[in-house]
Amino acid sequence: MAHSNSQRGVCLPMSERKRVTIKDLAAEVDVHYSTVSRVMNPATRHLVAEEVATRILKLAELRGFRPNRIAAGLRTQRSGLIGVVLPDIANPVFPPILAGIEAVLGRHGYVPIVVNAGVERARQRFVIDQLLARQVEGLVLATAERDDPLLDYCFQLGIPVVMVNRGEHTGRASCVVSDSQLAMALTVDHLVSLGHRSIGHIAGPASTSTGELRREGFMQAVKRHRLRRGAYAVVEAESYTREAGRRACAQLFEALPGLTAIAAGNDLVAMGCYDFLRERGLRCPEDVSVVGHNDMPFVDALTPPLTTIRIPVHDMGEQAAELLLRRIEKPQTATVVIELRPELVVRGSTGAPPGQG
Amino acid sequence: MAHSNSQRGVCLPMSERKRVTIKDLAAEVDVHYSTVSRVMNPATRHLVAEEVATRILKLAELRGFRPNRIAAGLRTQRSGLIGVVLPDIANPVFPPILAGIEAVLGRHGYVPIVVNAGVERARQRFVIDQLLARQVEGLVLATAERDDPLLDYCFQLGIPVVMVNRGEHTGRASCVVSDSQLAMALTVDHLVSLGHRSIGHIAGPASTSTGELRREGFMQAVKRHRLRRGAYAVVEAESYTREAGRRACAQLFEALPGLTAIAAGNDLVAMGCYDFLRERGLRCPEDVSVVGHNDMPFVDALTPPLTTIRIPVHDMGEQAAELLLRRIEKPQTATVVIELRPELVVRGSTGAPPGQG
DNA sequence: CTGAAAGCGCTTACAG
DNA sequence: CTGAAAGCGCTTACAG
Repeated sequence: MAHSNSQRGVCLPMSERKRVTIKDLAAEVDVHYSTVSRVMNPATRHLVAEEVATRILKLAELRGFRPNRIAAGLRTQRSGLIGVVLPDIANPVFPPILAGIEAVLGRHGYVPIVVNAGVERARQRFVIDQLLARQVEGLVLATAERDDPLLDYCFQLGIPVVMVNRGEHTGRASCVVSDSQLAMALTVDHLVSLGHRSIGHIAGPASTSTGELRREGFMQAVKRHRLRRGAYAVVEAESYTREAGRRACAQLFEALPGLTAIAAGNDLVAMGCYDFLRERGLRCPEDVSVVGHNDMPFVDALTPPLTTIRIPVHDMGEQAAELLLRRIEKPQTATVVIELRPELVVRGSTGAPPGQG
Repeated sequence: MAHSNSQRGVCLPMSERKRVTIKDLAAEVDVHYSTVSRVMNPATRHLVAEEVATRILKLAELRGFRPNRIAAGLRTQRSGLIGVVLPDIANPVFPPILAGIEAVLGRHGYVPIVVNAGVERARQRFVIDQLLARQVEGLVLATAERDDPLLDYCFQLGIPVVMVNRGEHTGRASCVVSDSQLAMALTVDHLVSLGHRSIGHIAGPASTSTGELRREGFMQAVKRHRLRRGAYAVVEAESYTREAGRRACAQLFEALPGLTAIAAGNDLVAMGCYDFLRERGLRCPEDVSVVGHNDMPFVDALTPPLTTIRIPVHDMGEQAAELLLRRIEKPQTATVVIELRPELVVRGSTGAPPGQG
């Protein structure tokens, strides 16, 4: 029954045609299949007579031969697969990072397996196990929180790991991040130069490296400018979301009633600030200036267009992939932290403080 | 030299520890490795004595054994890999689709390989070849244009394919799309009910199924409402981008000077309309109403918040993955077109036409 | 219930 | 320059 339509002589639909293998080719050219294998690999091609090689290559082309990378990988112990673990692909920061990763990987003959790991521990482990069962040669983690147990799990398993976007401080893995300290310096400098003297910061969750580092950066900048206590305040958003930003913004106004400028932990948080200001009937930037972080797509189309920090997301992906590949080649390579240079993009959400225009 | 740090007795870093295989386990429990194999597979586990099975399972746990899916796949001819081909991961429509795909795949023990195929023919073929070399069992294509040669290539190769977001009309592949006709009916009905009698449509590129179908849907809706010729117009945007939308919007005003409402091909195009209206000093929605399509993230934060069509992106991904999986199981399954139900989300960019408020 | 064997599609020393 | 063989880590008829 199952074979009712595969009688001899009937042309099978392509989907049922057997994939062609080196053995098929070898039989047809009448050489041993190891010779075919040598020809298919550019690095060993020179080992076989040119005439034979061209004959094989031509036939391979004709038959649409495609070497089975998976079989090769089994033999060579290299799958050519890299796992990319994201907390949430729908977060607009990740797609460009992923694009950067994929670009570099492709150039080196690798291919990414992308998974959404979410936030639950159990799911994260499951996903990593899936990846490992597929023999991924390394992992790019964009999920990591400070002291992330997932990281411990990876190290325990002995798989090469690099972190992107968020960092970690134990030095066990290389990280590619944007320079948060510089970013916050740019932000605060900009605000101060506009005349602001009462500035609040809505920090991201302290469990993330970005949350912590941006907060530190803010504090340093504020001290460098000798803002006195009472001229600045920091509150923490529960998460990097618009809604958490809105709530944190409310708290910030309680902590620092006279504030004229807000450095938001990221653009989503900044959007939450917009929401809050609108509710309160406060105008941006006339009453309160807002600076975001990330330069997400389309924040230039908000009203007002958001002044924010642009982080080189695509680059981050590329660098992370390169670091990982290097580490796979040479496992002894020292871990490094690559800090990429962010830049301030001034748009319409920042201006002089009220009464100073 | 290369082995200088792997002398006997020295504890190797984890990363150099050999992966444990069924043979290792078998040797330790003193059974044949085929027995271990049977135990590891839930479907054949009942074939072995319970006592033996538990002993093996326990050891596997202890040694952190993870069956090599790739080796298994080589033997069973099933890689458990699905290729997902996107035109551009950075386009906000795709991440949720991808999330939907991945969710279903994961539930069935599959894992996605995601690639950005871009728009160049050569790159697209290269990318598909890469995927095929990895023995992907099927492909989800989100790239497809009408009469896409890439599709021909896939069929020629005989690989199961399903299309998502964009469709194709030859019936060779199943498609999962949003119902464009309904979407445009909702859009035009909404506009007409607000009192608009002069409505323009900025169509997406005719080379995409969405561009063509939405245009047709617009025409049908307009005729159903018996709008006379001269009361509507259609222009085509060169691409689904903000800038192309801005240019097309300018053309639209030339084609239909008295227009009071625009049905944009998608949200990016709608943003281009916002840009154009602002340039011209026209207010939205007081002077001109605008409806988008897709309900991209954060279009609710634009000024005015964009009235648009929400398409069930996550669902589309899920359905596409399910269809593909079904087709892989039963290649003879008829191809289907699944049209998902979009809905109108009314926000601030639509209102009564001027002089009728 | 368990073992022994063949084989998935490759790569790569080892001979010749 | 080419062939023959072993083996990567599994699965699965086939015996017993």
